[in-house]
Amino acid sequence: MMSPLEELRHSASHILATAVLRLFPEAKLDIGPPTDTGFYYDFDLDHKFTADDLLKIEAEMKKVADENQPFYRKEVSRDEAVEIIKSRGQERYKLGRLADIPADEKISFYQNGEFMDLCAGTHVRYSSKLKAFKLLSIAGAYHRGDEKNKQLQRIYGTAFPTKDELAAYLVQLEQAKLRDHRRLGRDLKLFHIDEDVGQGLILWTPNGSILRQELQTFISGELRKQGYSQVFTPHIGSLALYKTSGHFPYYKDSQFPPIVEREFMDKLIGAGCSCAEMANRVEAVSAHFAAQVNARTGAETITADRVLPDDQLLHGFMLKPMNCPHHVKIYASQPHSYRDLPVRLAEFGTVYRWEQSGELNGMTRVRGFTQDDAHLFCTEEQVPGEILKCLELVKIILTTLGMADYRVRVGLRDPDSNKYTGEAANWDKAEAACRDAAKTLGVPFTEEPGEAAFYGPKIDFMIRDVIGREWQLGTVQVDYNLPVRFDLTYIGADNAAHRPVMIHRAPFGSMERFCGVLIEHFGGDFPLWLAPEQIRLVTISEKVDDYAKATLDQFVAAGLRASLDTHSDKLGAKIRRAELDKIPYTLVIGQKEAELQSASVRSRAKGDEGTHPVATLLTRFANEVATRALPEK
RNA sequence: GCCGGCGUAGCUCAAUGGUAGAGCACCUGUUUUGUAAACAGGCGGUUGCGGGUUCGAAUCCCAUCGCCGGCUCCA
Repeated sequence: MMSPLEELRHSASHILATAVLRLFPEAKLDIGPPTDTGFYYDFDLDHKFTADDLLKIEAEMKKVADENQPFYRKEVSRDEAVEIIKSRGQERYKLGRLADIPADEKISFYQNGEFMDLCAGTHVRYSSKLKAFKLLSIAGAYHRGDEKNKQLQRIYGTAFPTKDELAAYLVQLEQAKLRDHRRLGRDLKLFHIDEDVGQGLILWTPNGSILRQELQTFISGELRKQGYSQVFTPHIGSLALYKTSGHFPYYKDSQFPPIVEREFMDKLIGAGCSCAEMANRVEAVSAHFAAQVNARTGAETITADRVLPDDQLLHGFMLKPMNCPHHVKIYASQPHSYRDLPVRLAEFGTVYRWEQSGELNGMTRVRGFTQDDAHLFCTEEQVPGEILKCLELVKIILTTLGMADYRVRVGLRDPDSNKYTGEAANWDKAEAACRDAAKTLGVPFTEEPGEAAFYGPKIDFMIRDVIGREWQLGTVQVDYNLPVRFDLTYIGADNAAHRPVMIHRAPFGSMERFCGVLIEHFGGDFPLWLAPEQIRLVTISEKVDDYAKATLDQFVAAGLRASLDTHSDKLGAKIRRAELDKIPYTLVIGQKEAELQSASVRSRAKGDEGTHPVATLLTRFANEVATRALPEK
């Protein structure tokens, strides 16, 4: 059963299709369900819908609504259904949709006026229920969401029970645009993306860098408490490293192409080697290497067609698409006793991934980003406890920042797939550990089969941006694969070598995406400890410039980020500028304040708070920073 | 990558085939100001980039780059 709102929106999508068929009788229908925020319908039509068409269609929809058409349900046999679909010339997609309906389920059509659609229901009783709707956009969408299929034209719209609710939603959409991190990023000078540098590559400007630096300092403190060790690794690694890890060529489509050593490049070009040959050689490995990996994994992980003689192998580097292989090598650089475990290696590691151009989005989807990454090497028994500590870390961060609107997803194996590596028994244990840890953490979570990584289950923290798109931020992943691929060991109490388990975790996910979401979360009104400019002193007349400068020095000496506005504008103009810059505290300084060694406080949250001694303010602000207090609403 | 839309000054926008313009920002001067915009002047553009059509292109056409909304993807 649909909720009343879903029913309304679903009916709106039928009325949309009704209107489209009136205006474009040759249109072929696919499907039109309700969504969280409205509805859509997918059409196959040679004519490309324009913004103008949208207005015409919407007007036609209003007519249909005004005709007060009743919605009728009609249950039919499968043969009758085929007949109805054919008689309406809609067999292109509807017959396929009909075939999806299981044999034991009833087949129904819904009819309103001249329109009839294969549909499980349910619907409103009369089309006149549709009083408040609006068509919003046109988009391409692959039939059945498969890019191998034809791309259809999707019309999105929204509908509400009343005109007031619709109007409120549209206002909300407008307001959301004002919090968009791309807009605030420019207005508050937080970051810049430059065409000449490259798509999806973030330039952190001074203000944004303060934000990022404060977050890094914050989490670094938490990591020290939890026994992590800080490491640094380079931005590139040899191709051999990623062949061992299995990331190349398996994920080559989402990586920047390899950097091939000049010597080998010159040799190949000199020998007239073709592009295709070079590509093959970049991916190839030696027979010895293949045998080694296959022995470790106990399977034909590297197939014979990837093996070439040593002198034909190409040497080069990858821009690192993840930090794990580097961290694995740090672990492997020394022997480990079970007494040393867990080994926790942390790094703000910058990685590069070749995201499709159409997916890039401000700071939330980029091609180069810095993960607040760490890899934990532990015993099987330590896995549950370590997962829980990782989750607690994420929770501390989200709580400190007042981010409560997120969901937790436990990603499990897809029971119907065999793409996973590692033994079933380990998977069972790891999945149970993830589930238990999520329960212990005490946050609502969903278990989603098929969302695991191929190397282990994971727990993701998902959060929405201002326009409702969901992004994965923090993540904790269990990995049985890399310890095998790299033959990692530790010496157990029994004096024998054992295989450690790896946990990958990044509480923020990436600094870029996290900051993007954080900017929208606060709408640019950052808590004092994160605000790039914490305090702005504004003078009333130049007579107090000297006092203002001396006061500024006191705030700066106390470690606060303060500035002084001595422009000759009137006070109102300076206040306005400070408000637009979203400065947490504006300190007004005039003759009166200078005489009393004080400043008049205007807070972003409360407005004018009256005059206070500078000494009091220094203590107050320092305390607010130290406690990482959230902004008052 | 795919479908559609959009690129004019730092920002918001105007000019629809006939001399590229306004407000804000910025700079200079005047003003010395009490909680969200003082006044005046000035600077700023090869209209994303490259071709084409035309006597003449910001405007029409082609190509390309980028951005936006979806779709697909996301180790």
